[in-house]
This record gives sequence, C-alpha cells and structure tokens, in this order.
Amino acid sequence: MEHQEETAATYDASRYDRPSVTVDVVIFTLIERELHVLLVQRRHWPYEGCWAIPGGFINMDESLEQAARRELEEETGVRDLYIEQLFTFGDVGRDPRTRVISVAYIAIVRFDAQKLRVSEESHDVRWFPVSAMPRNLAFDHEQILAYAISRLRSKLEYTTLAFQLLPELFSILELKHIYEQILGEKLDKGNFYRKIKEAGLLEETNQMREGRGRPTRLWRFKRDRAGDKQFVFRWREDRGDRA
Amino acid sequence: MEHQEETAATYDASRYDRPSVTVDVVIFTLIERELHVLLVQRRHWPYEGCWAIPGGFINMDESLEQAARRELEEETGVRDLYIEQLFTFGDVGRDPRTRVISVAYIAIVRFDAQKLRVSEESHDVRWFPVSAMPRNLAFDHEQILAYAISRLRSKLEYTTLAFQLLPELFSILELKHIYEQILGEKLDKGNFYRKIKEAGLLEETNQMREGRGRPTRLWRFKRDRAGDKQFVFRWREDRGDRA
DNA sequence: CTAGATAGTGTATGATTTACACTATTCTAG
DNA sequence: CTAGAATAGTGTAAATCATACACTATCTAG
Repeated sequence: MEHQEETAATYDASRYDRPSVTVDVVIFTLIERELHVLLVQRRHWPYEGCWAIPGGFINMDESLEQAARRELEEETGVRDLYIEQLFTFGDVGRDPRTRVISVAYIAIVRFDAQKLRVSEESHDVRWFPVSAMPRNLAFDHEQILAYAISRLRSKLEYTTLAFQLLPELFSILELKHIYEQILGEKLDKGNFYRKIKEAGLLEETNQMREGRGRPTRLWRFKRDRAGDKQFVFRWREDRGDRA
Repeated sequence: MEHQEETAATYDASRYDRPSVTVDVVIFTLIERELHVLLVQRRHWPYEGCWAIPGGFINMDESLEQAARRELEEETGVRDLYIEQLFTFGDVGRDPRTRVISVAYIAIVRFDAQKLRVSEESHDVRWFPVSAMPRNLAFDHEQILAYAISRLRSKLEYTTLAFQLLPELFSILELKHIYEQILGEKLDKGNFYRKIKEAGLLEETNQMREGRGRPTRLWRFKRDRAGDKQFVFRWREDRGDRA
C-alpha cells in the first residue's frame, strides 16, 4: 500500500481494520546432550492447557527484533544471544480471537541452570526435548516449530551456529554430538574428525579433560576475526530445505 | 503473547494499539539478458515523487501470500508465478504516518511485453535494471531491495528459480547461459548437460529451433506435481549465504 | 595385567566432479 | 557438391571427495 493514494489530510489510520502483530520466539538449547525447546503452557482460552511457543504483542515503540529479544529475556532472563527472524505466519484462521500476524524468531541459548530463569519444576514454562514434544500445541505452533527445526538444521550446515551451544572449551566428539542432535542422525567419527580439522575453524589447546576412558583434548572455536560469524563449516552438502 | 492471560470474556482487541500490516512485493524479471525490478512512483505524501516497491495493506480475509499474489496481479496482471516470503521489516520510524510492519515478498515473472500490464512508457510504474536504480527510494525500500537482490542471487543457485526467467520452451544451452550470467563464470557444457538431465526437472519436447548451426532441441520445465516448488537443481554445492 | 570405556587415526572402495576431446547437424560460400 | 564455420550434443579418463569400517591409543577399575 505504501505507494497508494493517501495524503496527510485524508489519511486516517483508524478506518482500516488492523490485524494484531505478535512476535513468537522458538528458543533452543542443549540440555544433557539433547536439543530442547522452551514452551509455555496456556492458562486461558483459546487452547487452554496447551503448550505454546512463547511470544507476545509488539509494543508500538520497539522494533520486531527488540520485541523478540524482550520476549526471550522475559522468559529466560538471557540477553544478547543468537537470534534470527524465521518467518512470518499470517493465515486467516490461526487465532480464533482475531486476525493475528506472528513474526517468528529462532533463538539459541547456552544452557546454564544457574543463569536461566526457567526452573526444572516450573509448571507453565518448560524445556522439552525436540524428540518428545507435547501433542496438540496451541494455534499453528506445531507448524512453526517444525519449520524452526528444519531451518535450524539447514543453518547448522553452513554457519557456525553449533558453537553457540558449546562452552568455551570442548572436545571434537562433543561438537559431533551436537551435530547429531540437531541433524537427528549418527555421524561417522573418523569422517567428522577429518572434516572439522580440514575446515580450520578450531584451535587446539593443550588442555585435556579426563573421564572414564582416554582423556580428550579440548579445542576452542577460532574467533580471531572480530565478530566474524561468517565462518562456514558445512557437514554435508546435500540439503533439501534452506529457508 | 499468544499464551497470555486472556479469556473469551475479558478479551478486547481494541484496547491494544495495532500497527498496520502491509505486503510489499519485489518483482523481478529478465529483460534483454539483464535483471530488472518493478517500481511504482508515489503520487502523494509521504515520499511524494519517490519510487517505491509495490505493496499494499492486507485484507482481513486473505493470507499473507494471497495478499502478495493479489498485489502482484494488480501491478502486472500476472498470476501463478514464483513468489516467496523474503523478510518482515518492522522498525519503528519507517513510515511517518503510523507504525507499519511490512512483510516483503520476492516474485519472479517471465518478461513478456504482450502480457505484462506494465507498458514501456508508463510514468508511474516502470521496470528498472538492478544496475541502474533510481536514487532515494521511498521508506526503507532501498534496504528491502538490496536484501531482495542478495537473496535472489543466492537462491538462484539452489532453487529452480532460473527456470522462471525463461520462456515456456528453451534449450539447455540457454538455461546454461542464465546460470553463467548469474554466477558470473563460464560453466562446462558437457557437465551442464549431464547434471541438468540427471536432475530430471526437464521434459523433452519434439520441437527444435533452427539457428546458424545445428538446430537445438527445446525443453520444458516439468510442472507435473501441482504447486511443487520444492524441485531443487543445484549447479554447484558451494554456497556462501542463504537467507 | 586385563577388560571396559572412550579417544583418535588410517584406508579401501565407490561415487561424483572436472576437464577436455570427440561426434553430429545445420548453414553458407565457392 | 564440398569445405568449413557454427552451433549442438556425447563420452570418458583422471582427479577429487565421501563412506564405511577397521584399527590403534590411553585412560580407569578391579
């Protein structure tokens, strides 16, 4: 519309029907080696009792991304994390109350029980493993979630996203495990070692971590070029999707 | 928000301030081997006289994509083309009249002077080569356009988009030429033949076209599975970007 | 010292990509 | 009619890359 026939004089916003605009944030984390998503339980109509992706109306004085970050912080207490716009969902009947347009975001947080506001026992806000989601999510949130996961998977393959889920120092097999979690399949150990080393993204440290078996060497993600998120490590070339 | 404390009884949409929601459509075509974009000239405040991406308010009874298709048809008379959501722009001050959230789409049309409603001489709707855009687009449309172009370039490499730019019947070497234009490099003829045939996206016709040398066989893009946009033909595997 | 557990390396095989040479069919000039 | 320019299309050897899986290494527990 923005080019339409309005003038300062004739323009009257109120004569247009307006949909509501919300921001929903699909928040991922890794808990005990499994990919989890944060959901909240609705207390009222519609979809009372159903789990839903956290979200809220945008304020008139904040940008969409600000709204998403505010939402993320309200739910988890975490700020300054990886966040990215996913897609805007706007089908007509998605909310029975009124026309709602939802701008969906993906966020990734590093799980840290101390810092995260979400407690294990909370009744209405909870982390769910992506492999065991509750049924009957509210609204079209199943669709949003499915899309978020597929996008996460494809993004994983050409960004450095997986490193967001790891602490500063980690072993190569831990990294492999994250890839397996997100891609939902087993990867070959030897091939993973070879590829990740060839990619040159990792910096060897001289620290080791002991465990039950042979101790493992710890590595660090190279961050030499300031703020360079554009490092690419692609595990496989064959994708279907990509947003 | 969608999980917030509303009930059927207490819910009152009108007490929320609501932004306007528009759909903007960046329409691309190939004219004489060069990529062009459709822009419209604004006749009124704000940004009177500036060129802008065509767009309009959504109706309350249509989905976002329906709104985008309607907008495309209003501007060009063309339907059923490749269309895809690009990004949602929602910064606070982007429209001086009121808060406006714009869901931007990319559309690709096959240039056909006969069918397209846009005439060469039209004063307020015009095709511009992407290499020679007017200055000072309205609103934040320069940003939207820049993003659309970069997305288009990267999408061309892993979608079926290039086919949208060709007429119904085309030769394999014409298709190769489009890939070369976009990728900015020469491709190997034999390898291109092999890959495109293996991909199984093309349907052989028994028509030939004569020229200076050996006549060439014409092919058609398979559209057998209704609305299947998910065909993928990737010329190369090495991606950089992706939305 | 041995078994269990985890870490890490090496490599044969097959698939895919690349580069390039070859064949095919038309037209035009003489 | 023939040669050769021009364009279309095929075939293939060699290099590169991916996959699967066997092997070696180093720790702890008993």
